[in-house]
Amino acid sequence: MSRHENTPPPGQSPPLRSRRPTMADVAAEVGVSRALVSLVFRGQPGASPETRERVFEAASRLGYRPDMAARLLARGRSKVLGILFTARNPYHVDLVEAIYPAAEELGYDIVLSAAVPTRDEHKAIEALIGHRSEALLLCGPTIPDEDVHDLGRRISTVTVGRRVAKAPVDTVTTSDRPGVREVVDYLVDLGHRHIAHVDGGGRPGAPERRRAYRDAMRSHGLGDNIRIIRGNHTEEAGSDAARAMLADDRPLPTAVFASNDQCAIGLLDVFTRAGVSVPDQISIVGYDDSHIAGLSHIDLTTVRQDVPRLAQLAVQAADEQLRGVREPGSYLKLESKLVVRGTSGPPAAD
Amino acid sequence: MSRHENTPPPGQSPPLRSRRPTMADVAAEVGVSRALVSLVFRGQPGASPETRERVFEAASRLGYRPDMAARLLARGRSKVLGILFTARNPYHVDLVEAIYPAAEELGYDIVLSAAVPTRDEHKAIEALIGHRSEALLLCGPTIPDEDVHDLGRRISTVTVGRRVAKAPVDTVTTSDRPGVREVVDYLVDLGHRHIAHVDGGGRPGAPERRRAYRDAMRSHGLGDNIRIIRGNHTEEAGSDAARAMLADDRPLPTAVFASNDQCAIGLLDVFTRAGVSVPDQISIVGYDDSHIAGLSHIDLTTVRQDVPRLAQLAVQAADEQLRGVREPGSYLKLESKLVVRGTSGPPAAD
DNA sequence: CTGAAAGCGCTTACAG
DNA sequence: CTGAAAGCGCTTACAG
Repeated sequence: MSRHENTPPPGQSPPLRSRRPTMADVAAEVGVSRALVSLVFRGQPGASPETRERVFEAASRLGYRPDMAARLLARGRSKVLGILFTARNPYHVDLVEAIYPAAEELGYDIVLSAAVPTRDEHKAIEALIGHRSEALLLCGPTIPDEDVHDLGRRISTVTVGRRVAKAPVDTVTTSDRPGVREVVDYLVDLGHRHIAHVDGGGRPGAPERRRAYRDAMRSHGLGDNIRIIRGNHTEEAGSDAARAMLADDRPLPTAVFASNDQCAIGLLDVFTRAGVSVPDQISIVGYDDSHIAGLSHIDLTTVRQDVPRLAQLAVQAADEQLRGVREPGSYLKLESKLVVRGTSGPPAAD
Repeated sequence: MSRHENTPPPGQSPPLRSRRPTMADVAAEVGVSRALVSLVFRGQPGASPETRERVFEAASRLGYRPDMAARLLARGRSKVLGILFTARNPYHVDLVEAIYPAAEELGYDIVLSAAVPTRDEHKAIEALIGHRSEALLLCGPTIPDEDVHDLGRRISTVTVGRRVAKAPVDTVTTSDRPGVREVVDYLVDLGHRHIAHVDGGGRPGAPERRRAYRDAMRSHGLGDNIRIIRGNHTEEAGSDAARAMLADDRPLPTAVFASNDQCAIGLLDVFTRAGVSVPDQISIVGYDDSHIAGLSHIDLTTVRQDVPRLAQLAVQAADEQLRGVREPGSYLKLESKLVVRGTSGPPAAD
């Protein structure tokens, strides 16, 4: 197996890239049964503390790691959660970071699959299933509704931030409406009247935020000032929107609410470089409070989604589906919270 | 297994979340042997085109996916490459994106493991080994040299962008010296004399780039103008450095070379917001040409690493180690290329 | 605690 | 192409 197999090890142990040690090797080393080693590694009762210690010691000396493929195959439940995320999306990265501890808490392993430009969500999902995921956690998936439906029929599935009505999947998300309302209220309180929105097109959450923006503007009697610029959830969309506003005949709005943080950062950059001072001449508000929003030089006012809690609820929902305690289809909405930072302030007096 | 097992399926096939179909189910459906199905799924010769077609058709109808755990266990070689990367690093994300096709080319599967704040590189690496990785591809790992050494003794390992002398691992990276030299030459040609460097501390590549900066400055007779600000590979480090320079008694340099793109972006943001115009008052140059550098609103002058080629060579090196065609320890250095964009220009005439 | 056994879903090699 | 068999490295259940 190893190219070094016929080269005698140079006196140390473990030998250089020797055959991967198995449970049997550890058992032999300690002088116990394989079953006992298995039990120790699974943290089951039945072994004395001293034996446990000796098993772990021998294992680390031999460089033994339980073989997941064998473990997964042998045990009835794989206890693997497959996570789909978009590698370039900082908010997804935050979710992934939060899912690790949440999954560990309930005894699940995690398998990641990244959707990247050359590898679409379908391929990424199939890879997760191939790796024995018992349930799928999809971070803001963009596959069509009917595919979410089919997936839910096939495997326990939880979507984060994307709701597909009547699909047999659980959904955890953040209530868009109150968060957006809070943004608009806040800006109006500061004195803004011309508040534009760069939307997220058809991305998860975007239609809801767009509608909520419209309604909030109307409720303040600002229906005539509604201004929606088509966008998506990338920095590029934000910068395009900013350039479009700068080129527009109409005066700039005094505030722009972006559909997510990345889009907001694109806006921020283009305005700042064009000499439009933020927040003095224009306020910018994002959505997500992903880790980049809080960086000191970005310092973006944004709507915080409770990522640790979303992650925890998503894992919990998957676990409940797997344990069969209820039918899939639950829909959990968390509260958001406006985080005021340096990119927003009162409009310039004119 | 499934909570729906005793609920009769509502007339469709496949039944709702039924037992995961196995190769035997597909074989039975088509009326062939399991061995034949196995053969078809592995793309081996020995089945007629019509049979292949029928197998695939039945498989997709049943929702069958080969079980990786079983496959990995059964075949002598797992043909799995484990990738360690830092989820928050855009350059790492680029590498991951490039590794997928490179691995597929040579018939390898990919398992990802993200180093995140709550899950260090050691844990991430152990997870990769547990998932049967035959070889490890480590993107800019920050674990100590001796750990890289030990890892190389234990399993075929390739580091990308990080060289550990004498460790039994292959390394693919970009030559730092010529790239840095090109940056300094370019800036000096533009007329810059006060070129500062925000370094990457001890991060992979950083010491080399720092030395190369020093040497390049000296070779232009600008040894007295060497100015190094301690940093790392994050936006935060760049913004801290920019604030430090703004607060400094000395005049601002006319150009800053950052240790990577993220750091450059931090610099860019703080200078721009402080009203220091880029590139009119200060030029900024990054390193990596990660996907964010090319975003229209960032438009960062930077040193391009040939990511697709790095990925390809890394996968190739892993494959060579696994096939035993040579001893580990190879060290491949690629050429870089200066990409001039909008953040650099001649210094202000004064 | 041990020890023998079955089984997870594949791959592989082989005789036909 | 088939069919029977062995084996990958575990887990699980069981008799002792």
